[in-house]
Amino acid sequence: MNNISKEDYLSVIFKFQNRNGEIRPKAIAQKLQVTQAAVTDMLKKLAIDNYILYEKYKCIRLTPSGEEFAINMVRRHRIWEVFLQKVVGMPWDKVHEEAHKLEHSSSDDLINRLEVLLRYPEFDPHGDPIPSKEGKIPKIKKYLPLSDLKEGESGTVVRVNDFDEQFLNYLTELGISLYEIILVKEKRNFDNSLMIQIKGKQWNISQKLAENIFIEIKKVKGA
Amino acid sequence: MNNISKEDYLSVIFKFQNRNGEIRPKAIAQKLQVTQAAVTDMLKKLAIDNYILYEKYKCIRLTPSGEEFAINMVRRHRIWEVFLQKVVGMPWDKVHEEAHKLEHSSSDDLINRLEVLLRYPEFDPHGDPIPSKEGKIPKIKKYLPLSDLKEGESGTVVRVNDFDEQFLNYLTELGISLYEIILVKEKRNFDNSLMIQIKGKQWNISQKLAENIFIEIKKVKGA
DNA sequence: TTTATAATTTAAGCAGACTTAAATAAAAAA
DNA sequence: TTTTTTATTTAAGTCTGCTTAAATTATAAA
Ligand SMILES: [Mn+2]
Ligand SMILES: [Mn+2]
Ligand SMILES: [Mn+2]
Ligand SMILES: [Mn+2]
Repeated sequence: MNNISKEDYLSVIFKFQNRNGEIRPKAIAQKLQVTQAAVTDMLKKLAIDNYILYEKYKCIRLTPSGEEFAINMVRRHRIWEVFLQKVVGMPWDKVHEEAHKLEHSSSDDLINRLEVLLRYPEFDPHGDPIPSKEGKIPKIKKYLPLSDLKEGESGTVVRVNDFDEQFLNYLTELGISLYEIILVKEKRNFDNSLMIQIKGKQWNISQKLAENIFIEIKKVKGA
Repeated sequence: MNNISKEDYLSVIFKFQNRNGEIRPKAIAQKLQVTQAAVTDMLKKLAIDNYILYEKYKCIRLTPSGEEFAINMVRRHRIWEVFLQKVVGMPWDKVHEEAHKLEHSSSDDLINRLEVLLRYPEFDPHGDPIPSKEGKIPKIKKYLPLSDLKEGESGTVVRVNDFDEQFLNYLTELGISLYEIILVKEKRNFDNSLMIQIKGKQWNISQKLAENIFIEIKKVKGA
């Protein structure tokens, strides 16, 4: 297989399946910015190629070969992201888009060489795990969206969603990056907005924002 | 413009135009491994986009905008090649193919960052000059194909053709790399094959091979 | 100059990844 | 359960970059 579109469809299916357990055509369409009709079309082709199991109106599932393929794409993407941040010095809000192009245009040999150069990184700049050459995915500690924390709870940022450049840029302004500690000072019930403390400074953030930041909780004083 | 094929056509036109002064559809077709009909087709599109001047049966010429575009593609390609060799440690016979994919999938920002990382290299691993961001192409000293040297002449390898992996691999076996010195010990008239000396060792090479190695001559003893 | 060969272009058509509009099935609301 | 809304699929068609086969022009040979 030789095809950027198919690679993207499979990556998206894999990621959804992994996080939400299932995936529907509408979600794929939204993520890839195509019409739902285009998705139906491609699903049929992926089924013929034996990358997915697909019965119309029923759910979509990767076959072992589809999963292997998708994991490799995710691996490529995330290794490029680490490379772009660590070696090239690109900021974390730019690496996703760039990696999304590069992931389709490199040999496995190059990816493996980059992995060595980077000393086998386990996580990408946004905290997502990097599958090994053999397809093993590093285990992550349990985490919650920041929006689920209660007043007085605190924890470490272990992952952020990586798909919105503006969002990541804003996080940087707030001083939020991986492995920083965040404390929830206040939580307002009427809109679920939060007052958080990070590096001694306090900020008000919306629920929407908090839903895209993931925290490994440490219960602390007075919880 | 957003298109791998068009990028390749423009690169090829530029390179031919630069080396041979002119370019014909047949040569493009051979280089890109497509039919001549496909070339005619694309030439029309490139003319509409104002990248080339094209009248049928007459010669093909890049417009200023086409030239600018092509130079940028060549720049991308060659910066990737240097990167792959110097940073990733990929052998020189592998970098061309890999760079050929990457060149279509990176932002100008990434290319510029790589250039800085590599400290503004002027030549790629095969001795081809790397255009600057502004489109300036480093001047190369005059060189000749090794096949043009006469018995007793010697010189430095300053460029090799980069498009055949096997060829480059074989050069490596012979110990031929950039900046090595080659001496022509014998030249046989009937087939123009050469006996050359490099690093103290002697080898017989065909005319074909010698035509793809480029030498900056130093006239030495008894010339 | 005429004839043969080679290069180039035109014509018709295909495959992939899309689109819009219409039809159908599933899910949610009444 | 019936109705309404939403999700999904089908149908028909577009656009791009190719293909093969046939026609045309240019070049080389006689
Ligand atoms: Mn990413
Ligand atoms: Mn990421
Ligand atoms: Mn090259
Ligand atoms: Mn090169």
